[in-house]
Amino acid sequence: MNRYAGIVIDISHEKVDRPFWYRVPEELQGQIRVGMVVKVPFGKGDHTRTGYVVSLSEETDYDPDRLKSILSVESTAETTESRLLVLSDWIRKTYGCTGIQALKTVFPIRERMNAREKRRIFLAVEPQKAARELEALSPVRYKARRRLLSELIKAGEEGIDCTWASRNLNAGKSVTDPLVRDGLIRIENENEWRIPFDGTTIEREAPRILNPEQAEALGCILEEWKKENPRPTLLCGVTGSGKTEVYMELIQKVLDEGKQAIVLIPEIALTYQTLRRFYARFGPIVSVLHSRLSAGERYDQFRRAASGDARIMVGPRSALFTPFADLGLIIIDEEHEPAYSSESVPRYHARETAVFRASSEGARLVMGSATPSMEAYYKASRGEYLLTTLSGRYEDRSLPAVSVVDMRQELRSGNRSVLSRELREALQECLDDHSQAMLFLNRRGYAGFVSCRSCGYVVKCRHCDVSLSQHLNGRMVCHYCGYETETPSVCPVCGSHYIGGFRAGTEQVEKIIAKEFPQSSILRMDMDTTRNKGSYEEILKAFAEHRADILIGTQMIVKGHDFPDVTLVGVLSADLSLNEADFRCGERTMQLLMQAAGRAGRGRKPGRAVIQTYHPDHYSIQAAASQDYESFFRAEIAFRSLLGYPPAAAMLIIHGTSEDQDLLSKGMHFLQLFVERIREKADVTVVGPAPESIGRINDMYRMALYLRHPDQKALIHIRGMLEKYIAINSGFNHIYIQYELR
DNA sequence: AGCACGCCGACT
DNA sequence: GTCGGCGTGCTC
Repeated sequence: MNRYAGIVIDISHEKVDRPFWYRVPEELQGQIRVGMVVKVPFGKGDHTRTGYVVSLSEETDYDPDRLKSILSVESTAETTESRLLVLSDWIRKTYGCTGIQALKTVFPIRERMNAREKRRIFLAVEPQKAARELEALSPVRYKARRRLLSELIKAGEEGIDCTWASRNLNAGKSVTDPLVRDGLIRIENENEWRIPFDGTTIEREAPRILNPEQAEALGCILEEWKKENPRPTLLCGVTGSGKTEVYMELIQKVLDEGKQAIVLIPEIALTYQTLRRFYARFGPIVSVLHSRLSAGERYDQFRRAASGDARIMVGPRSALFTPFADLGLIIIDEEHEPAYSSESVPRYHARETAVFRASSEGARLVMGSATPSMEAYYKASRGEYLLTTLSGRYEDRSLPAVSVVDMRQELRSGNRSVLSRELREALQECLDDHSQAMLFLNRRGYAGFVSCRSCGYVVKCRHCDVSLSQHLNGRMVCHYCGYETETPSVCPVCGSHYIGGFRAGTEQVEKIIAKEFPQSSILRMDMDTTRNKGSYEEILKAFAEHRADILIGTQMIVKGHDFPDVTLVGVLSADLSLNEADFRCGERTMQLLMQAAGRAGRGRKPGRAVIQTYHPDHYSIQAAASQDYESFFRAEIAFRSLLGYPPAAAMLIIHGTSEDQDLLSKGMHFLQLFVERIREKADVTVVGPAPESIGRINDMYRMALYLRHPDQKALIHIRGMLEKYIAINSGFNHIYIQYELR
């Protein structure tokens, strides 16, 4: 029996934001479950407080003599909080993190505190009277009270912020309480909700009539929803096929049932336009959550959701934890986007987590994509998800004609430019036609690295194992830690003057295009030009209004906006993402290329896409060229089954980080030996340990160990054993271990 | 958050 | 001394 319970006390303060151990009394044995609300004695005065059961266990690491007992079960009924606690417990168990890390992911506890402290102190009496009281106070005693009062007299009707007073005047509760009691001051909560989005200027829109294809997809989904345990739905449809209208009909249905809906979108940059569309349809019950909101704004959106003031929440990954009391639907738009996978602990995946939340709260789940993730399509193909498709574009717009250019052939025929002859001609035609073109560099880097042509020396970051990127202002910048230095004019190793930039970045491509097409106007979009707030939107808006002929950019230009005048999309280097050391690189390449090609011909004029590559026969590129997702999926799933990669099998990646390279290497090696000794029926494949693709960031060395097994549960079990092994081994004290379950 | 404890300056 | 304000640290 579980004799001990981990309980989080319902006091919103950082210091007590962790579970405390309590004894489960005999009369409550077997009744207590995770997620329940209980009453417990807490603190010096043993005050009775509300607590949430977050774990149950046979043992504790706390001195049993000092344990207190649970007093009673407050309510066996589930509350929004208890359901979210169950979710946080699932995250902890599945992704391997501490209970606190899981709790902090699900509940914005720290922010709740900030919001509470958004209280202001006001004078409760006339300033003159306050001044007299101030005089009357002994000049030697009551220093803090005198500081506070004179500050309040200065502030006038504005009052002063509680946090500020506490920090700068040392006027905490012990100072304010007696003054409140004497009726000299009063403290008010700012009760108005900060709404981070002004929807008043948005014109409301009536629902649009669905085209036959959308209506059919909607019908299929509603049919599935009639079943007792509806499956999640995967809605396949290219951008522009009208997935959003289907989402909105589904949301309307859920609202009519009196329930709420969460709409997940991959990144903040896309929030505004999505929000606009939902607001136009549903009005002020739409709210938004994202990391650029202030802590107070974020917290207020949670409260609006909990109170029923907001009934639709739009936002990235974290919006999944919106505390809706009766969640009816979760929508995940662009389900395949890597942004749905958290990069920090707990490394949860929003799709998997949404599947769990939906099934445990009886909500429905719909995810959409033009190029589904292997995971989602795999499940759909096995009937675990319902698969519906929106194939067409509106008004019979045809798919763009895609051609693949073999850059090896170009080189052989003496063309050493970044532009193939075909792309150059297409660009010329496009400009002659007064249409617009987009040029896309398929890679994360934006400026090339600098190397010595005599000895091969490459300018690298002093703190990370990456080459520095060159920018036009002559500086070399590390994109991982921000380290900056001057571009050397002579090679620091051999002294040669033949040192310079290599590989074309967006800046260089812009220069080349400007030289070849001097009559055209060019916009560039990359990390450098979009650093300022709002510049992202500005560039896209300028391009959408045809204030430029050519847009050059990285990944970020393939998402979002519709550009009706774009008839040509050029992909300058399709393979750069193919060479990444990740089993997903084929999938990613296909997705990027299909999205990029899909940007051409969104208006009346037919579109064209030119993909330049050194691997014209690769199936990722072939599939993108023929816009044929099915054939890509068949080839890729065969490859993954053969090698035991997800989704055909489960994988656990153990990331180790340490300042000490030797220690890290030894530690990771011991982990490998440990796994090999305990491996379950020899079904676990162990690869590594090996340095990560970037072996050092910010002077921290990074290594990874890969475990594969047909069954995810076996890997979760092994991870549990690893955690114990690491905990009792002081050798791991200076190695930071993270688990990534795929 | 709430409480106890310990420090420190002022007054009997 | 000793009283009360004020800062700090702990709570299973």
